[in-house]
Amino acid sequence: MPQSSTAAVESPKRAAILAQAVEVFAQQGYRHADVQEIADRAQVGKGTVYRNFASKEDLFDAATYDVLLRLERHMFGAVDLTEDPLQVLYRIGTAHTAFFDQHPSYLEIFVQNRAEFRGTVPPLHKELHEQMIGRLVEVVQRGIDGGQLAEGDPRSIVMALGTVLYGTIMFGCYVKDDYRLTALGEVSLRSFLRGIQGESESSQF
Amino acid sequence: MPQSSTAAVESPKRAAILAQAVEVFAQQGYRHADVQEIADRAQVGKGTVYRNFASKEDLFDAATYDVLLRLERHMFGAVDLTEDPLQVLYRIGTAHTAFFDQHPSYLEIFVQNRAEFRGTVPPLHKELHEQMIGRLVEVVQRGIDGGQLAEGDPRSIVMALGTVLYGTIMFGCYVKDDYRLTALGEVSLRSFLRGIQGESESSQF
Amino acid sequence: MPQSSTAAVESPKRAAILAQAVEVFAQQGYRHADVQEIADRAQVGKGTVYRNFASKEDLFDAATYDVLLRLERHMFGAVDLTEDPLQVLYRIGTAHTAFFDQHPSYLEIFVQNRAEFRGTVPPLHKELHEQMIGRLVEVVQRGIDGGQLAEGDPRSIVMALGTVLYGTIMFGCYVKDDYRLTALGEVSLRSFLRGIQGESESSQF
Amino acid sequence: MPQSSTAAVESPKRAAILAQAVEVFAQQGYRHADVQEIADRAQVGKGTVYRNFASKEDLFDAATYDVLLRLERHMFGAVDLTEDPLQVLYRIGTAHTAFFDQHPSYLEIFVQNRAEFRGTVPPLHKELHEQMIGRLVEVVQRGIDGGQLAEGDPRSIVMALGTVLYGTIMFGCYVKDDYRLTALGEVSLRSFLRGIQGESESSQF
DNA sequence: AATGAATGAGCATTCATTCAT
DNA sequence: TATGAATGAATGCTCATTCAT
Repeated sequence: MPQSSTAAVESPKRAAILAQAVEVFAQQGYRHADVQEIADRAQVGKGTVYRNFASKEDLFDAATYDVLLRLERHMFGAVDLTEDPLQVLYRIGTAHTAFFDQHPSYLEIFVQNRAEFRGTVPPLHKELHEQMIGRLVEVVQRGIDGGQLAEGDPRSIVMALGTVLYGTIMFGCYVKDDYRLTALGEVSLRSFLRGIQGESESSQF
Repeated sequence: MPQSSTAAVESPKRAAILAQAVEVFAQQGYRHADVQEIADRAQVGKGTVYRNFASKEDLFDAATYDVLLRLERHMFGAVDLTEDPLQVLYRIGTAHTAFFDQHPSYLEIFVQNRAEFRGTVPPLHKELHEQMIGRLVEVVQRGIDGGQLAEGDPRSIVMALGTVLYGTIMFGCYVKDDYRLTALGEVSLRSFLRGIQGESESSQF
Repeated sequence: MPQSSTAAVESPKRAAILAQAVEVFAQQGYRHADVQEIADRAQVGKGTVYRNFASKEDLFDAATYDVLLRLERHMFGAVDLTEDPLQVLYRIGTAHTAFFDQHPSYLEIFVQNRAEFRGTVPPLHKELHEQMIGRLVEVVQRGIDGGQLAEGDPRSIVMALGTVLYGTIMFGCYVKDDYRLTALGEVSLRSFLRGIQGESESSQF
Repeated sequence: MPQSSTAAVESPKRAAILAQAVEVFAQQGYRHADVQEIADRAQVGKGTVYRNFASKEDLFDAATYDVLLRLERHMFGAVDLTEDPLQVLYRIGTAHTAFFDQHPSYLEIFVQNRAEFRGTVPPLHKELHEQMIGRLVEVVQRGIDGGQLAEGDPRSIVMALGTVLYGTIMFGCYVKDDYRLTALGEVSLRSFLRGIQGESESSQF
């Protein structure tokens, strides 16, 4: 029986398939992607793909989760969450944008996910999602408590931040001739952070 | 020969096809949508669809443009652009979010567009896009000149606003269990506007 | 929407497909039969097959029904049901065996049906089945009333006759090197009829 | 090299595989049956199946032969062939029907065999077949000589008996809602035997 | 000997597009 | 102009068989 996308065991074949799946799904879109092409590029038989993943959809979910994991590591891996909350949010936000600026394929995976499954995320993904949100909520709460951020519902603020970051990468394609993703994100993020900081603060952004 | 999507002539059949196309593309996604279903729902033969639109893609582009026109009317139709710039931006932003909150199908069209064509917009759409941007740039420029907005590149600011608005509707599906689209957008938009207003101003948001 | 197998309208294409389906299903077996081959032999595109029949299974059911109809016509078409009951049963039984002796493909359709669907017959088929049984029951009843047949439950006797006839064609393949189907059936049928005739009768068989 | 189906050696694994093969072939049909499922149910690796049987077809043949052997034992195991010929035939016929009534899976094996291989029986099976036929021919010959049976070609009579018995089990599925297999067979068999008995005899059936 | 991962030919079904009526 | 029958390329998934460990 094919391993579910939760499979902790990462056989090299499975990893190769996943890597190529990301590329092919990104280039062709979920519907148009041909499992045969993924198999060919991963240099395995088509049957091997289906031995490792129950279906095309399962493969896509696994690819999405893979990207999500990388994103999480990239966002939280290089930041000290105990620093000044505004700085933390800025760094995390910048990392988010940079991640997709460096890996356009990863971005397309998220786009395809949104388009094909209307944001219906498998439980596993939701878990990671919530965990990331939780950590950001703590940062925001600390910022409010410390006066660096204006009063407000922390979770709503995190969601609003999500809106800005998600908007940056999704909207990016419409402006990529004029702006680099990072440049576009810089303006949005700084404006947003300036907008949520405590009044007494002299603006850092 | 099928009329291109620019066709000004709006036969009733063409309108019916377009209306059903929006629904079917929204519900099924671009790739999964069946032209036969669109024809059936519009109560015309499949051939009639292809008499009015050169291809499935052309039909989709026309549907997208149709939605874009409605959006433009909704955003700019009920606002006096000469009012206080911040108020104008707030109203336009709110209208943007409300539009998609009221018409989830329209939102899906944009999502599909982004997913399938990576933001490659036909010239006609681009034109309308640019026109909308241009009007907003003027508003922002006036705001900067009048001191209601902080210094900055007007076009970049408009793009950042686009990021926030686009992010709100695209990210919305991930939080729709907890927040209404309008509630989510309110926080993002207000924060963003607060962040771009002139320093001397007492915050309206 | 593909027409169901009940479709009374017999387009020429539909008829051609059906005819080839019988041959291919008979030669290759239901599972092994390739719809493409049926389409090729009927000189239509594969899509046309699926326009006329909802699925491979539906096509098979329609083919089976087609054969069933021919069988019914062959069995009852050339016999006067008001004749001597034993003679009627003999003629009908002989016709049954001859039908499959002349059309080995038709026999295989029934074999495949039995093998693949374990005798699960679509309602339409069942109806025809019951109608044929009903007519035979009347014949038997008349035979019992007239003393040509021994006392007994008419329906059970018809079923037993069915057993003999079905057995003849199904068992036939195991003996076809030694006996013709008709020869094999002759012995079984005569013996059976002799066994059910009224005691006072001098045997006709 | 895989042992042919003639392999006299019955390793326990081989037996387990064979037992599960019968069940899976019966439930899924020959074509649809998955060798992997047979291996799983027999708790051996797929490779072990192919070590014991040259191919899926060989496995199926072996399973068929296994059933055939059981049938032979069941039919001839509990009857004294020197008794009254008509009684012997009755008992053997009844045993035949009862065997498949008790083991529906075994019946399906024969159905699948007939459907897939059109009665093309491997030499080994044929041998057993012929042996069974031979024994019955002797019984019938004795019946004719003793006057219990009417004159006739003994082998043809045995074949006709085969027709009735085979017909009973194959036709059974179409009447199983109304009749038990044994009830259906009783009528057919008794009628047939009555039909072949010597004229001077007072009917035992 | 026993295993099960790997393979790829095979096949049902869908659907954009064409074109005869 | 309107229709819908016809087409066939495209694609997800299965499963018998092999073979390295």
